[in-house]
Amino acid sequence: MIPMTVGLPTRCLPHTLADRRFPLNGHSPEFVVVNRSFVVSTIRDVAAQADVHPSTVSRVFSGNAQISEATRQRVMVAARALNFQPNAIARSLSVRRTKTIGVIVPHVFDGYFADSFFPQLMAGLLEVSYARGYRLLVGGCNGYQDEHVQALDILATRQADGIVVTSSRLDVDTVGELQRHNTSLVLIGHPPAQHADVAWVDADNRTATRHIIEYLAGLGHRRIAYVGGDPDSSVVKERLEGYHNGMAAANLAVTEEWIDYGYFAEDGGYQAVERTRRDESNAPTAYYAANDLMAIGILRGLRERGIDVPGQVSLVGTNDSPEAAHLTPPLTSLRVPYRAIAAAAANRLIDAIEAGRQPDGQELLESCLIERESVERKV
Amino acid sequence: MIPMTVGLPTRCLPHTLADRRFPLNGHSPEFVVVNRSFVVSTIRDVAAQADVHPSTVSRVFSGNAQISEATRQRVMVAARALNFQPNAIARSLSVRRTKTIGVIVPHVFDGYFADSFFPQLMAGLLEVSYARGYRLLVGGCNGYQDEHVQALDILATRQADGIVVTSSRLDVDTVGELQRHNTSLVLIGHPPAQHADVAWVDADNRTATRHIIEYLAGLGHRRIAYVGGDPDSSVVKERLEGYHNGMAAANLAVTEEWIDYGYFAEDGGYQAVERTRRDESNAPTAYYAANDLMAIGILRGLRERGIDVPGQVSLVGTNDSPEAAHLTPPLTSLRVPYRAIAAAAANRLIDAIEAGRQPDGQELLESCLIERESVERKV
DNA sequence: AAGGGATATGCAACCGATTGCATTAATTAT
DNA sequence: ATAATTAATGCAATCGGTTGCATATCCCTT
Repeated sequence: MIPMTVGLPTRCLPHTLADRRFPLNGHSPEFVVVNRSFVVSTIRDVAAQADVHPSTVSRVFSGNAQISEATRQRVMVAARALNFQPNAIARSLSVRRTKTIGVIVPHVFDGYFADSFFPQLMAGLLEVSYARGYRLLVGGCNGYQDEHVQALDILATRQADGIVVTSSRLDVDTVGELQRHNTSLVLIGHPPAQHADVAWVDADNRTATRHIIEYLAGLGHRRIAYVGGDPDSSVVKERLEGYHNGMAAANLAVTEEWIDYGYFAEDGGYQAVERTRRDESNAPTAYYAANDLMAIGILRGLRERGIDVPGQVSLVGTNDSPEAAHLTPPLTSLRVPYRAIAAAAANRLIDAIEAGRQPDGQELLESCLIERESVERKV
Repeated sequence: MIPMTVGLPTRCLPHTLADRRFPLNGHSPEFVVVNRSFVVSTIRDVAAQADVHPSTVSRVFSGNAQISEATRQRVMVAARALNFQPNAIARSLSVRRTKTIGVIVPHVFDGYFADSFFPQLMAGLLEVSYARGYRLLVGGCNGYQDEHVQALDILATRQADGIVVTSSRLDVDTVGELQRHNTSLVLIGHPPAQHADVAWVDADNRTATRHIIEYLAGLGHRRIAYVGGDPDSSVVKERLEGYHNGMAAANLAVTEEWIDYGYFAEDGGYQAVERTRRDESNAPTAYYAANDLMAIGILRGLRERGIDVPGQVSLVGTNDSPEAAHLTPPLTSLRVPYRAIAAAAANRLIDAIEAGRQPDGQELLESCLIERESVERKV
């Protein structure tokens, strides 16, 4: 693996530097050398130069047509001489295909970029787009409502051939709105029940969560807490179901106090500890957190109470974020295959686009547990 | 919004229409019932419905023209009835602007997504693109060579109005190639010397590194090691210069053994410890690492040797990655404002695009040191 | 040598908007 | 009331490719 040259990580607040800029003295535009620049020429220029009809040039460049070797050569020579590049926009207008797939990113949610979800998503999308000759049109959005406004806009204005949408808030009917417009979309995540027919791919959150509960139960834990994120999101609901299933399968009773929501934030996890341990004599001996950030908060809460992890209480996080391996103790975490999910979604979408039909079908991908040192058998 | 269900002269979705092109008068003769789905209509359909000329409809939608309130209303009503959305591709072809800026992402380098550089970059780019009404066209690339092939393609085929490029490998002349094509580009990172006039924005790596060395020297450290990434990358060279400057400013002698390269990898950091501590009596009492991953490796190497951080040796990382805060001890790290850099680059690019000139000017942004617990005064 | 089927190109009508210029209608000035 | 403006539209030529159909060549057969 080759390390990146540019790629130095970090986060820094936009405003930090916004006020301190150091303009260096650049050259003014007058110094720009124009004669070294390329002119843009059209298919007709080339045609004239090669003494053929524009349509012939078009055929030479679009490949799939019978062109005599002689003309092909003549056209290519002319094209090279004029530095011709076919205009993709014009082509798109004509063939009604852009070779582009759209994605909407809720860029205003800060956590969106902090998490490893976004990079993985992009990686998966990009991987297959690139391989299949597509590009990504990425648009921002400033909220759940705006998400489908933007998505719709991209599609309605024909800027992309299809779109993958990631949001699955149950209170905003993005999917319904989109479907009504008869557009090519595939969803990352589960759709709300009324749109079960939309194409989607997701992690099997329910099963994965159930397995974790069973795993903890198998280690002797009987009081297991569930700390979810935003209770309105479908992921969190699925996981909760899995939790209940797992508890039931292990024959364990569930107490209301053990179910809590940390809204995916570190502090949420911290507070969850407080709420779940009012009665220390009946407090959980294991926690499952729906992301690692909350797990970190839980860890802190536990530590403050002098509770040892994993000695006294076990802890499982989700997403296997970069920090998980470096915590004390190293955090056991559920790795969700976001990259593979995104890749599958892109493939599904492009398949449909190229077949000239609506995307369909559903796909569930398995997560896997990365075992580290935050879990221990309950004696 | 009521879905049109009956009796519209229809042009349907692209693929539906693909098999029946070239209707005689521009309208399909038959009437089709498209259940629940929206029909896509053109400016001419709206014009016909509202009994005005297509150009009038165009003017209504592009805003900046004198249209009587009466006609505007009529057009809007017709447009709504036909669910008209202007086709962005057609518009782009006509006005020669796509409202899109391109980015090329070397998606094959795994580390690219692991790092927080990429999300920060996207966040910054997206933030300003969104605010200014642009979208991002993201293309993959599978290597340094391919990067400018892709970039060039996006620009040459007019799919974007400009592009931001991130690579700054000194051995691949991306910038030169791009400049020769007279394209709108702004670089994130320093350009190689021969292209000093290209527009760019970057962190002031040299100064930041110098400050860190001075800071360590100020704490009494006299033997300070520099662990860089890929020696071929410009970032690393700048930092090295900063290191030398800092050492000189603090009146400290530099020993060859204290300068090492870990290629941005954890293991590279680990090995650097080995190489820099052959002679323990003259070994560094402080390390500066060009990313946190290497700092983690250094930490491990030191620990294996029974050397306490920060008790015996101090350590500063770079990028303030998510894991930095959670290490033991929490890592003091240089936070580089990638998000702000990307935002500045996007602004610079869009400014130029909208002014109809080439981007120019340069900008250096300050990094800031996040002090945690891996540094201590040398007694 | 004439007929027949392939091949290669040309023709021109699209794709769906934009916009300079001309024309008509509405206002204002004289 | 008429001339002079100005505001509101229509006209038609773009933007730069694509592609169904027609035509012209070519190569074989018989």
